[in-house]
Amino acid sequence: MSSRFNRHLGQFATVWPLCAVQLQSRALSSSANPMRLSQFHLATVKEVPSDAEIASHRLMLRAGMLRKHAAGLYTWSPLGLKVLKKVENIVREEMNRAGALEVIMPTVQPRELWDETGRWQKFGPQLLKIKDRKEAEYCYAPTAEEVVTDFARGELKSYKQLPVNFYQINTKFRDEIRPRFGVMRAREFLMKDAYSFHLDEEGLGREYDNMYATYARIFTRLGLAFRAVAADTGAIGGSRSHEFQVLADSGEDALVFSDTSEYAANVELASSLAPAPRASAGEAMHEVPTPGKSTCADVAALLGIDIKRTVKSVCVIGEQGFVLALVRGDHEVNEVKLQKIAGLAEYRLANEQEILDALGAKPGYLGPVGADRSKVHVVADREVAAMADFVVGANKVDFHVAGVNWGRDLAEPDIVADIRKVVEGDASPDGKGTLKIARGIEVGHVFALGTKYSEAMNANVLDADGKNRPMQMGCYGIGVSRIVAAAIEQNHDEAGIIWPEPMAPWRVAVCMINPKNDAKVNEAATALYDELNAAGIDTVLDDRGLRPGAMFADIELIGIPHRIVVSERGLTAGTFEYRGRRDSESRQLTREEVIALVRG
RNA sequence: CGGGGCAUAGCUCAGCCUGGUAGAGCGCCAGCUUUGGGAGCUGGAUGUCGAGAGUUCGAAUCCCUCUGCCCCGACCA
Repeated sequence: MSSRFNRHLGQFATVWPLCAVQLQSRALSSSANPMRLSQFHLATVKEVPSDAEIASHRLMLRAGMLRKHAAGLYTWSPLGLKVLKKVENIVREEMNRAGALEVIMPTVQPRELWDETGRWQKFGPQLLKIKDRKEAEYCYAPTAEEVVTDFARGELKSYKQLPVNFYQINTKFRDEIRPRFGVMRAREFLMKDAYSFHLDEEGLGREYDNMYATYARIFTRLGLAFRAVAADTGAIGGSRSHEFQVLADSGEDALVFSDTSEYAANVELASSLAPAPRASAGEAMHEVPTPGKSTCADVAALLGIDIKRTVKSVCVIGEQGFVLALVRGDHEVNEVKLQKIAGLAEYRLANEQEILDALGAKPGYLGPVGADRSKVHVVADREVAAMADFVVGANKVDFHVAGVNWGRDLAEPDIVADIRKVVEGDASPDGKGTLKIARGIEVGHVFALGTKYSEAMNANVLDADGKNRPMQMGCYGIGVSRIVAAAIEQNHDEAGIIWPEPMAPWRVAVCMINPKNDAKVNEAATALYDELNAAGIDTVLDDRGLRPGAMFADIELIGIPHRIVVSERGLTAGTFEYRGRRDSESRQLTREEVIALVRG
């Protein structure tokens, strides 16, 4: 190790006190981040484990940003950490600018706090539980509502101290059922989590808007194509929630947005425009044989009708027993929406025996017609309730009934609600435009929590009337390590990563060709490198003396936005070669031109 | 947690079916040559064949158990 530093320090090598000075001054430098690659641990590889499925995971391994130790557990190498820190610092700057206050909370948290909110039990197997030497129980933090609320109830006693927003950038652990895609879905990950405290909902609403705007600024600064979408507030309750999604085809989430208006929502929440009123009946109800046709598509094809005239029956068991959920043949049930129906908060799919008992037939030929409505509760999607002359299963194997009409052939549905997933082409619920579906990677989430945690944990302040009131809380998360992967998903090519400039490990690489043969190349490249760094331009010097092909391949793989090549050939001609990471051709420029270009 | 697969050199993998000498490419080390798109030659180092038990004269190979990892489905930053 010491020989390495000696080499790095060049002529000062033997004077150790200087070494400390030099290291410290580098740590204190602000935007520039000088490094000679010969002194860096650049660990690119050609081959990559076959289990790396998506581009970001493959490229992060190839670029040597990550090394895996176990499922979902990684070391960030010096190169990877540079990128992670750039993201972290942008997040920190914008949070500070927004008025939030940074703290650090423990990653190991006592069970007692989690018992207060009941989440020790409710959080589920993703909560990593551990014991200390005294057998006392702890968990490794997957999030920090309990701890921050404990902190806040000790600190905050008066409404005059509000509003306040505490945040941290810290490691979290979630024992994911299936960690995958590298740091995209790791078990241990870096997250910025913020928690705000307010006297009333109005104050919470203001901070929510503030955080929403801050998130938009953060992702814009990072140079990512993203979209904020309305999200389901789920079991937590609360009034508002938005996810920030980086758009990428490999994303695990589906987002819905209008092609003409601002409407955008998570697919679980997304709805479409309510259907037009029901048309009047035109046909008489009649049974039709449909042997072996158990899907709506098959039935529609057999009968020569549009699948939109068929109805799909889904059988579930809720708190009050058997429920028949109906959606149009070409639609699918949205589980989250169905859960919101009274009595179905914890529904499950019915098994074949339960279906046989309730309707007397097996799946594929089920329907509401003739069902004993004292036992079978009918929940119809809005679209289904608006249909006339439709086709459903006859509750008799190999038969359906056609020309069915509500009110005439069977009682109206017990409940009419929006219980289906939207599909591309649906009308936007605001009446403007049609819905599109895209894929995204969730990198941020803002959430108005209300008083769920403050009530459970007695986090109260005195209001102006001297009365105790539970604080209104909001929480705001950003997946810092996931952003790195998401950025690569959005920005890469065959040669490797193409970093958005704000998160590149270095903005500029100065490459020298065959420096050993020509001292002038070394001198010119080093001088340029020093000058760029002195000007605050974050520049790395590739002085490894590799063959050009290998050097270029590395610089492209690790995604440096600007490359300047210094060669004997160029010096003779008085030029430096410039190539942007997305350029297809190099350009020969003068020294002044290349500096001006890189200075941007 | 269900269903499937894998585990052999630092990495990617062959060998296993049909038991008998531990293999290749890349990487790594040394030397020479080479220097504008992942160079060439020569020489070299590297293995608890995931672990344990079993069958056998003999197990990377066959049987059993365990562990780890990966892929497909329901959660989340």
